[in-house]
Amino acid sequence: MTERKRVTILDVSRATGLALSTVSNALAGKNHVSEETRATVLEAATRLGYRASTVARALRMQRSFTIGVLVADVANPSSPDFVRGVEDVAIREKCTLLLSNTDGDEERQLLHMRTLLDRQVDGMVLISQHVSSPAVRALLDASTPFVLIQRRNPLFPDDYVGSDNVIGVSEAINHLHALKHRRIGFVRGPSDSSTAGERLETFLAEAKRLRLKVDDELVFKGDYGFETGVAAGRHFLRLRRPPTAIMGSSDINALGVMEAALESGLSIPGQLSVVGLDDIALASFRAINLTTIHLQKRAMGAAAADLLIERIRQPDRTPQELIFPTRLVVRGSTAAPALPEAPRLRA
Amino acid sequence: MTERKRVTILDVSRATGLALSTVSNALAGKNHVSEETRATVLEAATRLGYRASTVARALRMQRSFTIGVLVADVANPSSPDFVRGVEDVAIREKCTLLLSNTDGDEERQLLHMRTLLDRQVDGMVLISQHVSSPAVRALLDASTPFVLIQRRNPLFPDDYVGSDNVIGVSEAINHLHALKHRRIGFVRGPSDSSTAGERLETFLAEAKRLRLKVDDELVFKGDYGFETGVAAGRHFLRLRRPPTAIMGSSDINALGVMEAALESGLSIPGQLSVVGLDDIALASFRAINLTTIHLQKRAMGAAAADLLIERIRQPDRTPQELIFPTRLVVRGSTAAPALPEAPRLRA
DNA sequence: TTGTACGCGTTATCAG
DNA sequence: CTGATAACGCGTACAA
Repeated sequence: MTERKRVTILDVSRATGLALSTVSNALAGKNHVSEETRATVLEAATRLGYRASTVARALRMQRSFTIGVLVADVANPSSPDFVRGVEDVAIREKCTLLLSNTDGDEERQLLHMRTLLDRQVDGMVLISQHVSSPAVRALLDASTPFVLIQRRNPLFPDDYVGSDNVIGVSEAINHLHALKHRRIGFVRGPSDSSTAGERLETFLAEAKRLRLKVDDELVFKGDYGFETGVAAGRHFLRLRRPPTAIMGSSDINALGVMEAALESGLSIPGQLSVVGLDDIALASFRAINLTTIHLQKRAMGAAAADLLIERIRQPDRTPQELIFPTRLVVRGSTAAPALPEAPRLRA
Repeated sequence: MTERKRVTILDVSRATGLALSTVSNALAGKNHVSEETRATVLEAATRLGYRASTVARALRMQRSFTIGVLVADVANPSSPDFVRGVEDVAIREKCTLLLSNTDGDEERQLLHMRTLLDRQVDGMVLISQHVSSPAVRALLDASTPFVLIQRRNPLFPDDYVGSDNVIGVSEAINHLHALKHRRIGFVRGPSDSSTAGERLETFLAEAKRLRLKVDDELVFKGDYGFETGVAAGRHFLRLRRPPTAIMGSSDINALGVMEAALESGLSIPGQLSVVGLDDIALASFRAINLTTIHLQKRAMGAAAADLLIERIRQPDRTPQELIFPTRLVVRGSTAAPALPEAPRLRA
């Protein structure tokens, strides 16, 4: 653990006998430098182990080569794929990721946003974060470029990457309908999530088209978490006329529903069909085998980062929104209901 | 998107008519400042919306208030909990996390380590990373403080946080033995992982003590991934005398084994018992219900960060190692074997 | 092609 | 208690 002093550009300058700026130019790949000098500089630089200080560069250039990412919770399997996507282009752009968990809490989000701004991040990616409150808007509007993923407020013309909630959800409900399900429960995601809202609307519209009756008791309001899924499952299964199928607001959600079903001794899909939304890696494992709506998260993360890079380069560009298609992946958690609705009514 | 210029300490200085250094002192909470001036400064600072530039501070103080974290893959449910733990203390210490995925690839790891060093991170936490190769050691030894999690090389006296592999693994094998399992397959983690090595040794030692024969074909070498689990499962189930229980090197691993078992039409735990290692959230869901060895990952992450903070403050402290206990959590993926070993031998 | 001088926003040092 | 000045390491306009 030698107490080493940092090798600066000045050391390289001294070692080569060349001027500071010459070294800088040579290193930066400017063309005003003779090949010979450049070689000398490069040799000395590697020999001394010189590495440019990103900090000094950031101060000078007013650009930190850093992208801030706000996520609800890295430990939740839903989010990391987005992050990987962002990272993919960050690496390409020679940027580093500053990652913070907000746990869906607005105070924490504000705190982290301020921290990111203090660090002069070149831009921020907000994944399913709060986007409407005055405090958040104030920070957002008068600062760094940013891109939203999966949650926005249509009132604000922000750069946005989301998923097409119509295709996936309507595919799912039609799939269930084709299997003869006539009572379908729906778990709604966070109340302030635009995405969650769109999904519910699609569900209701499509249900109407299919002439399915959706009473209030068939819509459960919660968030994307496991506990919400469990609570929803318990709620639905306690109804006088329980649904024969339940659509979760996320895969984790759907797992919660499965949990509740299994704790009641119901078999899946024999006595209850369950549909998720996300298609996390685990959904495809046979032990789970969840029918779900697939989201292209890594691609969405990358697209968001690309949008961000564009906006950094061109701050006055008109805001763009990118909507990724979703599709239903049918696996083993859905099947025809054990008792069709009709006979049951006659009983 | 107003093209706002950053409010600097100079602006505050001008607004108050006080000297630059006085403002700085007041803001920094130094005690050489009269209450009155401090109030003036604070008022002006908040009024103007002044926020100190972390970048400038980093350059001046040679301390970036940043902790670098290297992780194999955030998208893998095994790692994020460690990260959360590190983050817990980072927030307490007013530090930010610079997170990078290495995918277990040494080149990527080296790349990211250099990036972190260029950014003058105050320290690094390496979670299950390469720690022995000359290239890695060179970077490690002559630079920033660092702490290792879950993988180290005993030859180097590094700060280290790991788990007690003896307790958990021996509990697991004894549990299986008590259930009358006599042939147990073992999936070994990455060959260069100290932790994976210790676990195998414990397994073999305990097997010997219990007079279980462990032929070579009962040890499968791979990594912590799902695919390794699948491959291991297939390998074991194809043996002339397949094991009646299999211990994975991680939960994801164990899920892979379950996958292979289910694809062969074997029921769990009826015809095959499976044990994982990690206790990820999903392991406790009824749909999975995995018997596994619990690791206190968030606590370990926090402990590592604490160690790091200590080392930053006191670079010449003698290296410490912290070993966290592990314990077996018995769930539904283990049971007595369908056909005891003895009758089978008679057949 | 090369060298000089200055600015980026802070904090540390030392003088008043 | 307050204020002037010098770093921190790099990029860049401008002069040579």
